[in-house]
Amino acid sequence: MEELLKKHGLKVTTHRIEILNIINELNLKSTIKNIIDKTNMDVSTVYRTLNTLEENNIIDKSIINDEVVYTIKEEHKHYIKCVKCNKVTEIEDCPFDIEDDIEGYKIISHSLMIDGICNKCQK
Amino acid sequence: MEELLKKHGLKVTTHRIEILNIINELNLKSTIKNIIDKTNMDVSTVYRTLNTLEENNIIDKSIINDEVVYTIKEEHKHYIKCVKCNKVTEIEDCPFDIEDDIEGYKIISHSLMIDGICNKCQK
DNA sequence: TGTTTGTTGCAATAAATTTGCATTTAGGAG
DNA sequence: CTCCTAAATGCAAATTTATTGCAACAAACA
Repeated sequence: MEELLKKHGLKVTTHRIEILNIINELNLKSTIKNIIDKTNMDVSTVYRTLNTLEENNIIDKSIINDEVVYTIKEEHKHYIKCVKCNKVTEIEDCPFDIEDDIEGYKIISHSLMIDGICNKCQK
Repeated sequence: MEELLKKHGLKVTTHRIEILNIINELNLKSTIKNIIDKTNMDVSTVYRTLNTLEENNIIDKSIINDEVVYTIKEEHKHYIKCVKCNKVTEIEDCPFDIEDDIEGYKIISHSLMIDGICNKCQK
């Protein structure tokens, strides 16, 4: 985590490391609420830290199961979600047919959320 | 829009139709703020209506440019966003290699957000 | 039309997020 | 290692967003 911060030219503070660790640990459950619950730092610091990390492209903000969730922006990851039971699974192989560019854009990264019905719920 | 509501077994009210039309019109700019600005109905009604529409799978909630945005859940659409100027463009051809199922899930739909650098910003 | 059930406005609450400022800390210079 | 400066943090307060209860109202259907 320290490296991650340095790489992006941010000061390495205990709070930033702590938040990154929490996000890493909570994984897909990294809502603001859960992050705040996990730490002792001031609420405003949590907000400010998350904003800073997001502005510097270290973390990503997205919506999973109707909640805003933060994730560490590593290699791209994709998820599939069951519309019945709301279970979310990470997908191993990227089903995205990567091209060099689309609509004139040079592609950097992408995120994907797939809706489906899981094994259990199909029965 | 009326059909859309009926299809999902919801009562057809003027407000629901109005909100759907606004979302359709604002397109990728359908933040709560913008929706509220566009209408005269009470704020609480806007929230309640959006929740109802979302619960009934008529609209989708996602994050675009760091803001929560509502979109009508039609045929799937994909967007690419320039990380420099934040321009968002709709992608014509779906680059998603659809398979019948992934990880045991039966696929229903998917959404995709791609980051890239647009034409202009590449210069 | 009349009836029933779900929707809406309004006002009040509650929850989430931001801000200003004093204090502390990280990280480079000496 | 110590000092210095800019940036990060805590705290309290303000602001913004979102939710709730209840009475009035509108949609659906006989």
